Amino acid sequence: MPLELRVDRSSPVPLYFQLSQQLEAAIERGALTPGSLLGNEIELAGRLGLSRPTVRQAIQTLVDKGLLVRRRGVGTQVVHSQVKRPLELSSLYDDLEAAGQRPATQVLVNTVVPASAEVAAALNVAEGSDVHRVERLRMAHGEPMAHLCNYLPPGLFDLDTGQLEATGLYRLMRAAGITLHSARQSIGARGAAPEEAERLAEQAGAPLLTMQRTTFDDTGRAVEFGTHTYRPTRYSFEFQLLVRP
Amino acid sequence: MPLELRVDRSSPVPLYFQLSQQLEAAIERGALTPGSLLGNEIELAGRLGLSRPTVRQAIQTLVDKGLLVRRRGVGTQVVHSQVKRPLELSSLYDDLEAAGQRPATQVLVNTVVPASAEVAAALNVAEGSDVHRVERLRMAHGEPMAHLCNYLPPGLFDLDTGQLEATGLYRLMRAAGITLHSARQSIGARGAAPEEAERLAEQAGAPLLTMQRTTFDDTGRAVEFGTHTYRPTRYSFEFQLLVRP
DNA sequence: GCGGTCTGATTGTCCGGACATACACATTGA
DNA sequence: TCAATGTGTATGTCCGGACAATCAGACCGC
Repeated sequence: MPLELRVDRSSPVPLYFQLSQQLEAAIERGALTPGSLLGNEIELAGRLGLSRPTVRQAIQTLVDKGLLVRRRGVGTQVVHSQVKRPLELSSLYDDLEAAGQRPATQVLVNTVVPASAEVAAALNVAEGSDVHRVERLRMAHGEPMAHLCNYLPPGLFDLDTGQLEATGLYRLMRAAGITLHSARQSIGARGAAPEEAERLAEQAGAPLLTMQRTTFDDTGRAVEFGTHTYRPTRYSFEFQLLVRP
Repeated sequence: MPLELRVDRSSPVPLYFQLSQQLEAAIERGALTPGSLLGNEIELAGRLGLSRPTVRQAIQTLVDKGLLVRRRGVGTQVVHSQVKRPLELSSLYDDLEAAGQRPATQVLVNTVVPASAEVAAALNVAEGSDVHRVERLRMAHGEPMAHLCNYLPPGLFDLDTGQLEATGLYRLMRAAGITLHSARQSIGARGAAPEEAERLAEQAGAPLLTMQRTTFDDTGRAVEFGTHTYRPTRYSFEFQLLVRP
């Protein structure tokens, strides 16, 4: 029983996308077991009434995701288990929500300030020009988890304090029509300064996890620069790195 | 002067790859300035004597890398500066070498042990079955930088202590014909236990950066599981995350 | 002046075909 | 027995064409 696949030619969603989604779903639910061959592309195309390039395009996206492996002369097979879907550019808010933690946010600062040299360099704006500054305390279960300090270029969208407390920065950006593309991150650790310690209900000198991040949209524009500190007993970074071929 | 591009049809390297490399080089050296249009695909194909699908394939790889942006009805333009090339799955050894630090490695342990439950789960082998265990101390400028404890499934390749001291684990894997695909990482921080502190020439309770990683090859097989601790004053993680569309 | 509409340009999707290349396996030869 | 050779099969590369969807800007009517 060679797996039921169908495409809807009247749908506006591209055929290759329909196919790749169905294949991904089949893998996800175990209908395609790890190691099993997918059947050759020509036959698959014929069965679906598609052309080979279209089938190849569908397969390629899953290969990029690491769900399939192609081997010349052998065929395309489902990857040998393990590898889960690569994590997206993580949003602390989404992470917490996914973990069922019901995050709460307290906006400490939401204002416009002149850009320091560091911020100006990160956002690629003139030093001293206006940038938004947002400082937040993120909590879960009533306990502080992280201190987030972000800078954004002006005119991107309006930063409403109420919205900032209700959701995450990334969601607001996406809602404003910004397509996030990538982020450059730096993760380190250091002992908490007295001021930091108090904010996060830790002792001075306690280990803190630090993250600096610049996020870019799909035009290569820097849309956010942030310096974050996390309580390592409450949070750690989980993500998946892909090797670029 | 619309940029000099040429492909060599007698070369065994694929045409789309030749083209994408030339375009990338042109962007890298500034011959294609950020924001500039690339010229439409049909005309470009005609100028190079290639077909449009081939040109598209070349462009697509650069779009995936974040160097180009396509906009329907407008054209393809070079991304608006900033975004550098995404970092590869980082190898501490390569990182250090790239930074001109001339890393040194001291192999503390190189043996075969029965897999603990945690290791067995990570490597997807039976609990209690044989796995390699490698423990290393990595130093730069005579100072310890990180303590690396790795587990590898048996029979992958032979772990020579001498080679382990001369280069990094990833390089050995690649040399053994293993194609790395992705890695799942978890980065956190904690205070150093007395034993750890002594190993890394830190004080007990000093902040340490910790990383756990499972690396997969292109068939989805787990090829390495490691628990590392770093001195945060000497090292931090830098990488680029891509948003999966 | 202002807003909607038409038009041209460009990428997005899809097709059908052709040949090259690499791998697994069976066959053959020493 | 073992290595070299052949063979089939699958993916890899490339072509030429067709039509659709979308964007920017010019055009037109109010």
